[in-house]
This record gives sequence, structure tokens and C-alpha cells, in this order.
Amino acid sequence: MSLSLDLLGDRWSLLIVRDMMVRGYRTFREFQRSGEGIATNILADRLHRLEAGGVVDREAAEDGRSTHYRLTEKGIALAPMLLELLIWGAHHEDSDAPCAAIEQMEQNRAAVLAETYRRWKERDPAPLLPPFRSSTEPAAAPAAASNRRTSK
Amino acid sequence: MSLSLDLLGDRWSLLIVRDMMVRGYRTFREFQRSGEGIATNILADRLHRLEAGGVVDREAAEDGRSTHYRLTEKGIALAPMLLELLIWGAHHEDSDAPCAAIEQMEQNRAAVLAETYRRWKERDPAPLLPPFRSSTEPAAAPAAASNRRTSK
DNA sequence: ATTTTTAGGTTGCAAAATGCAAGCGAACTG
DNA sequence: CAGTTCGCTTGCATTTTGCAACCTAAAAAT
Repeated sequence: MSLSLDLLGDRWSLLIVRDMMVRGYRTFREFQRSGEGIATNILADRLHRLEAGGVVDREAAEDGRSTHYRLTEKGIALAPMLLELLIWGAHHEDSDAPCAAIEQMEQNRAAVLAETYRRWKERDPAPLLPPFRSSTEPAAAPAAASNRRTSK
Repeated sequence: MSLSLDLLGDRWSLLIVRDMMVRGYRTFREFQRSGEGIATNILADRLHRLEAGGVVDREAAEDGRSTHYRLTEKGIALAPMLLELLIWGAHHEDSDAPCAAIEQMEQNRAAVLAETYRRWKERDPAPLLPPFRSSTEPAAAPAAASNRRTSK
């Protein structure tokens, strides 16, 4: 496990993986602007390390100028761990998390993971959970059969 | 989640929590000698931060000289996440992990977590998985609710 | 065909975190 | 009383981080 933490045990790596997995982020810019404020040199370094560690892959986008980062099989396999961390954080740290959504995930772990894996396999870039506060569009229906948008 | 990583997102914090949870470590010395080689100043700092973050508690030991660190409710709640990380690491990083034991944990998540929680509640310092060896022995199996330990 | 914008970085530098070895005070032990 | 164990702290060198500025290549706009 110490080897795992060599790769993932820092302030940013898991945040990047989470952004790829649940928010569907793919490009350098998206990570950069994801609100937490990572410096560009650190972001570049982390992406390289994750690539070297076999957690992400980079591929040129169709438009020719941007690069798309994508989780590998090894990377998407972090989903269960990340889900548990998300739940733990919602309960014990993040007071601003959308409680109803989290509770639903908690009671529907398998479905959430299945949906996460499907989105990865089909390269579906839609966010797993829609952006927190200003979501008025009923676009993305995340987890399982029973899904209802409950605001905070 | 970024708040969670403020507290846990570094090379050592999760390793300390794991040592408390699965190896039953309690004292400064035990953490220090746990093989990974953390410097004493860093260890002291991490223990303080984990205490400040409400993940561990410190209590004076009976012998008067040593201190016992113990996971709080919030700390033991990290068990599901840590179990998933352990499994992920065994599959994708740690080639030296005891594969059979891991596989058993994987198919028995709920029981492993129940046993972990019991050990915490009863202050049972026995390691969850004994120092690495073959897992064909039923006595070492932590999974079942049957337990005959007479500590305390 | 030039300019402008966008994307994905690199570089230099200061500040903070880390690793290492040594030492320190209090509590027990002989 | 001397010596050991325990949980740290201190000083110092090295490494990592954060910040801002800058760079190149390609697409878009003019």
C-alpha cells in the first residue's frame, strides 16, 4: 500500500482522478479551472506521474490542438475507493456536499459504480453528479433507476 | 473532498491510519518502526494533525510513560475506503501482497469491516491480518463473526 | 496572409515541507 | 543513583510546492 501512496499520496493526484471519474474532465484546462486552484506546473507534473504510473492515458483530441486525458483500466479501478472517500468526506469533512445525493449514492453503491464504469467504457463525458449549486438543467441522470434531483 | 485530502493527502497520514486499523499499532515507537521509515519529526507532526482533524485521539497508557493513539469514530469510519485502497493496491501495485488473503477480503468485505469495527470497539490490539503468511489457515481468517479472543 | 486566441505546457524564483541526525526531559527500572 | 525507554524537539540540508511570467504550436478570426 505504501507503493500506492507513492503515486496517489499527495494533495492533487486523487483530486485529478476524481475530476476525471465523476466530473468527466479530460483536458488540461478543465483540471486547471476545476476550482481548487492547482498550479500549471504541478498539474503537468501530476499528469505525467499518473501517466507513468499507468493510471491515465493521453490521447490527441480530434480537433488537433487539445489533448484528452483518460483513465486506464487501472485508473477506473480506483472507483470503489474514491466512492468511499467521497462518502466519508461528505459525512465528516465537506459540509457543503449535497447531502441527499450522497445518501443516495451510499445506499446504491453498486449502481453508482456500474454507471461510473459504463461512462468510462463508453467515453461518456457527462458528469456523474451534476455541478453542485447552479444546476437547473435536467440533463444528466446519474446513478440508478430511482433518481430524483433534490436540491440542498 | 478536497478538505479530506487536506488532512489525509500526503505520503504518511493514511499509512498511519492503516497501521492503527489493521495492524493494531498504538504507540509512537510502533509507527516509527513500522518499516516504512518515517522521520520522528514528521511522525509527531502527522499525529498532531490527525488529532487536530479529529481522526485520532491520544490517551495516556497505564504504564505512565507511553501514549496510546487510538482512532476516533471518524477515524474508524475510514475503514471502507482503506479496504478498497488495500484491494486496489494489491491488484495494481503491491506485487508482494498476500494474494490469497486479499482475495478473501475482497469476497468478504462486510465481514472484514465488521471485524475491524469490533476490534476497534473492544480495543483489541491484535492485527487484522497477521504478519504475512499463507492464508489457508482458518485460525487467521478474520472474516467470520465467530471470535474467541480473550483479550481483556 | 496576417493577427488573435486557445491549448498545453516550461522556467525562474521564493517559500514551505521533508528527511536526517542529534539531543532532551520525564518516567520507569535496576 | 545510573541507565534505559519513550515521546518528542531542534538545527540544518535537500526537495517539493506555489506563483507568475513566458513560450510554442495550432486553429480561428480578420
